[in-house]
Amino acid sequence: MSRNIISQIEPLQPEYVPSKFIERNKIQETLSNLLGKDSSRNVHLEGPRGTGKTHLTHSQVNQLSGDVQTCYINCITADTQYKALKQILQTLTQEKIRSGYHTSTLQRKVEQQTGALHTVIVLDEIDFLLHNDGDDLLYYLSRIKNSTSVNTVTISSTSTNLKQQIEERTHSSLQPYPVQLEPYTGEQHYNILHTRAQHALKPQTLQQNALTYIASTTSNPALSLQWLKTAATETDTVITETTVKNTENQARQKYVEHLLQPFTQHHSLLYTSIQQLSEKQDTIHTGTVYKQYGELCETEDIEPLSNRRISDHLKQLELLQLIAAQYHYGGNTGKTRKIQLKQ
DNA sequence: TATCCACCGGAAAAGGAGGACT
DNA sequence: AGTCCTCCTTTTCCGGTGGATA
Repeated sequence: MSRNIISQIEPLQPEYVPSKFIERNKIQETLSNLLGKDSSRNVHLEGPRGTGKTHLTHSQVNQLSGDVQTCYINCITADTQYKALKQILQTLTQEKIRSGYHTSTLQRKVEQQTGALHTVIVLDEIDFLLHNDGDDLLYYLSRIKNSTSVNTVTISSTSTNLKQQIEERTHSSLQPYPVQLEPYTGEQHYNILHTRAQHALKPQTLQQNALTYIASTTSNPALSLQWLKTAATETDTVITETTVKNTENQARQKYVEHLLQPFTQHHSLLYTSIQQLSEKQDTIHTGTVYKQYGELCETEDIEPLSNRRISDHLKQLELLQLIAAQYHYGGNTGKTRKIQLKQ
């Protein structure tokens, strides 16, 4: 019978929002001022994956007083204007919205719902919507009638400036207040892990050097919490540095699985084929990725998608920061992307 | 200096699903 | 039941791209 060293799993789960944030007081204050009902600023939050953007926004939005209504939209799943509007409307009316409407009909219905109350709309992972469907939704939201009562919070994990991703008219109409989140320092990262471990694990089940090892290996708290959870489920006595080293690959795999969950089987196959290639060679070009993906599909007996489609999927893996891509336009290697596995 | 490489990425079209109306 | 909407996913098509090569 194996004993379980986890006393409470929640603090190790990705969706867990801590009641107290470490080293984010200033940002919290800024957000609180910007989102309050006396303010009407649109906000653009930016920072690497795992820096607490989503959680901070959630906790601030929850603290808003009763006469403010809020919508949270994850643009990974709601990656078109239509899907996002539908979800916004669903949140505002608490009713199931049937499909078949014209986009402009949904826009009109949203306007009706936002007229009376101050509304905050959070668009998380905004890059996915922008890349897939352009900035029509943002433009619409910025120009909505009585726009003083509708505010947007856009959240992005890429370092590219929002201004470069949207049209000028959208930017000048939106005028988003930029809030930049810096990555945690090694010490802050360690403290986060330590606090979560205290809440989640039974006493005397974690060695300090195990945490140190995790915190010094990755700077992404989302990954390291998954790592800690994996290590905790894999041992029934004490988490040591060895436990942690042995569970690294498993934890990374779990982290990727969680990230890819909203996507299709083809995204996973594509990621796997890049993993396989990167074991053999340092630089990978798109052509070889397409080939490897095709072969993987054949062994799995799955109909492969076209290269054009896979090209878009590659872009999404890049937005998830699972891969890094360098774009070469022309040259002796042709017009291609040089791809690298991240972390 | 013309051509080639080999993929990029926009645009259009095909095919499909969910729903309303007659 | 048939037709006409809507949007979504995917494929097909095709004009770039710019250094290397003949």
